[in-house]
Amino acid sequence: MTETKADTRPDRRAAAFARIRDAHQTEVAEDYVELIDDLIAERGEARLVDVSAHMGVTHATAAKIIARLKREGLVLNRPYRSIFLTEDGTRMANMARQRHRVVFDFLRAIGIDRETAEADSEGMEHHASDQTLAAMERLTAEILNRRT
Amino acid sequence: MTETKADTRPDRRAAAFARIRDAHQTEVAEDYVELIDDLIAERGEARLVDVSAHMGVTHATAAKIIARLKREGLVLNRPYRSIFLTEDGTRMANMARQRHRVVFDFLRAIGIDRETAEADSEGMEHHASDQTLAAMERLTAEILNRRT
DNA sequence: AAAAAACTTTAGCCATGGCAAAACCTGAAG
DNA sequence: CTTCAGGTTTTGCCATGGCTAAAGTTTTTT
Ligand SMILES: [Mn+2]
Ligand SMILES: [Mn+2]
Ligand SMILES: [Mn+2]
Ligand SMILES: [Mn+2]
Repeated sequence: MTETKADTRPDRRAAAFARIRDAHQTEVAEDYVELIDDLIAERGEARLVDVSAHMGVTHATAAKIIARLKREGLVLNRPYRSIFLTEDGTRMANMARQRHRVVFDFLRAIGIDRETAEADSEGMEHHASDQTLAAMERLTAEILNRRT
Repeated sequence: MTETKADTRPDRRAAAFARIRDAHQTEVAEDYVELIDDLIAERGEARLVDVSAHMGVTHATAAKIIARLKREGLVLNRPYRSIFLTEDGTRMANMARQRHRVVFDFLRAIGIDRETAEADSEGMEHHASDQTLAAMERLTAEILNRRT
């Protein structure tokens, strides 16, 4: 006995992968609410057709995803009308946008071109911990300052 | 007429999202072949039971994924025997490992702690373009040098 | 007010990656 | 040479996010 629970180490790696599967769960939601929020800001309302165009999927796919978001309390919408965010949805959109910006600005600061930075940040944003985001912010400021 | 193809811009964003959906397609394959390669190096063979433990999923899930990889020509295995990589699988493992290292080393260089760097790099590696990887390598070297 | 266009909903299909449970081999111990 | 413990395979189930195609509404044009 005592045993030190010898082999109960599911491996540190397993934990990392679990986190990633988790991130993938929320990733789609984050990108959609962020886009919906943008559309509302830019053109007053978010229509399904615009959401699907911006995400690059068919309207059927977007509809299904929005149904999920509604079920999860992130968006609201009445049939055939445009899409709104709940409080929770708005909160998520703002957090997502901020993280997105941090990563994007960082990539730009280290010399990545606009297009590539847009593509890379869209994916990386969901996998950067708070610690990493903070480091990126610090570095971005540092680099921009050095260019007096 | 002429029309400037006014609204045919599916939006640059759509392209970024398409790339991410693409990355998610290959992501699982990359992580599995990398792990299988590691296991073979470390302990001579890769058993299903170890793969599933390290990935933190049930053996049933791992079996299904390995079946997919086999179908796609990345791994080989005879029933009830251990798992091998094909040439293609080995190639993919090596490229994945290298990208992984670049991202991990970079995170460590900017001061992220080991555990967090492991978790973050496991996700970010799949979304960093060659351009970004190059910049990370450059920055890593620079930072390490400055610490004369 | 009718007709046409545009948009949304719904249905049905597929692939992937989760899980639990059962059936099936293999290799060590006995 | 049996037994049985530990791996492996297989079977079903579920959720998500893709797609096409068909139906239903709303909005715009004529
Ligand atoms: Mn985003
Ligand atoms: Mn994103
Ligand atoms: Mn990896
Ligand atoms: Mn990974």
